[in-house]
Amino acid sequence: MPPKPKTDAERQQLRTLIIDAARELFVSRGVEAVTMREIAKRIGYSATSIYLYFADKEALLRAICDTDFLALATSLKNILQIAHPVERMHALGHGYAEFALAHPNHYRMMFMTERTPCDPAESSLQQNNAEQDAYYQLKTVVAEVHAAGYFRVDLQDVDLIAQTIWACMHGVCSLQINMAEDKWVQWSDISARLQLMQTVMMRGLLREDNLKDLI
Amino acid sequence: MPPKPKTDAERQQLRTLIIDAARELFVSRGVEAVTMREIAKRIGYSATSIYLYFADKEALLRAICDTDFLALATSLKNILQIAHPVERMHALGHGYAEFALAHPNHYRMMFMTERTPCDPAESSLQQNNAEQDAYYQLKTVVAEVHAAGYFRVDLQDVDLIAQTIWACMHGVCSLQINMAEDKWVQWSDISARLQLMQTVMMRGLLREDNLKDLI
DNA sequence: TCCTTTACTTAACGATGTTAAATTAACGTT
DNA sequence: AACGTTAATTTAACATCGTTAAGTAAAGGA
Repeated sequence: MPPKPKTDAERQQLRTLIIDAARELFVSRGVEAVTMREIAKRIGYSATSIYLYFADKEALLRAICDTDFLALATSLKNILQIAHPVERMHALGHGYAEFALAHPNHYRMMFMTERTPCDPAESSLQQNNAEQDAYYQLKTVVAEVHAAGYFRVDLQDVDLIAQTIWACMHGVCSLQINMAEDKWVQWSDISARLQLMQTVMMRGLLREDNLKDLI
Repeated sequence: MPPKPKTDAERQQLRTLIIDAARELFVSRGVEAVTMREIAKRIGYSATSIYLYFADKEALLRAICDTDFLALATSLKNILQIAHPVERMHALGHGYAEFALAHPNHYRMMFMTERTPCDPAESSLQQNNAEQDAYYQLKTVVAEVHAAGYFRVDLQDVDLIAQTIWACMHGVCSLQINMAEDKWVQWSDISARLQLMQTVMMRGLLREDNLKDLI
């Protein structure tokens, strides 16, 4: 039934209806395996209707990722209230991995799928907003640990440190998501791999005299 | 021109002709973007001929990955002759990253693309062969470093250590390959990220009294 | 000479992302 | 109150994809 006028709010509502249906399908069966027709059927519209709200499948994926980036930042928000900066940094890594492993297909969409690079100018999220930008959360915590003098003296580049921490956690999570079923490798428990990575990372980054108290 | 008899050698030759053509295309434009018809045209056959040599696109991809896994192991082979085990381990990480960043699309195919898990029984490569199995190379070196007593005393599980080292290097490389163009993050130089990761990793894994000599 | 087998090609199928052409209903104007 | 305009949606259609079925041509054996 195609009637006529649609307020901005109604348009937005249908937009998020599409996003939610698409995410659910993408997440349960992978982006490539899900068809536009299927997404549409799920919400009782025809496939072409989706193109009235998103330019193409890629744009839809982008919009979904945006809401997932927000979900990640939201799920990490509480951790930022931990008092001790080093503990905070440790917990942030743990929370990140928890999100990745609890939502592997979200994570795959966000960080492992080839897609046109994300431009902050076109995103619905605010960069450098502690409520919305998980990378900013990490960078902030790293800066605080640095300011409190916990890092080894030769570590001074906050961005570089943050990106290395990210790479540590991403390495464990993405290998787990993509290769855990691979029979070539006799995988250790994922929790043991995560814990060792955190230990190695902390030992590698922090001054020795802090370590015994903190880990 | 469809004549008749084809020796085993000739069949094998055409097989590798397909593999080479497919790899070149996959690597230059990504697996999903390349069509079977295009691969076939490249070698002057019709698309359906490929199916006489490979069950489907996935099987072709698998065969390509096999030869790339061999290429990785081969490119790391010389490193194993470095005398000092810790240096050897360090160089292996560096060589791994060098391979990943020199052949990003190979690397993506091998370790970042969703595919049915690799079963050693069906692979053309020999598991636990130092000439063919890069993971075995890593595990061996880790075992040697462990045997020589360089690891911190609480690190005793060789597989777990090897998988953590792999995750460290994979984290840097895969983030670089998938996210380097992303404008959300102000990326540091990849060489700086790699070097810091190696330093953090070594400091995190090795006993303190070895560090000053080795890094 | 003919018939089988082999290597390959052409035709065709169902499905996909996407676009162009209807269709349907509400609104503003007269 | 009738009507044309416009917006929301659908149906048809296109080009292309991976893949399968059906055909074709040539070499070898009888």
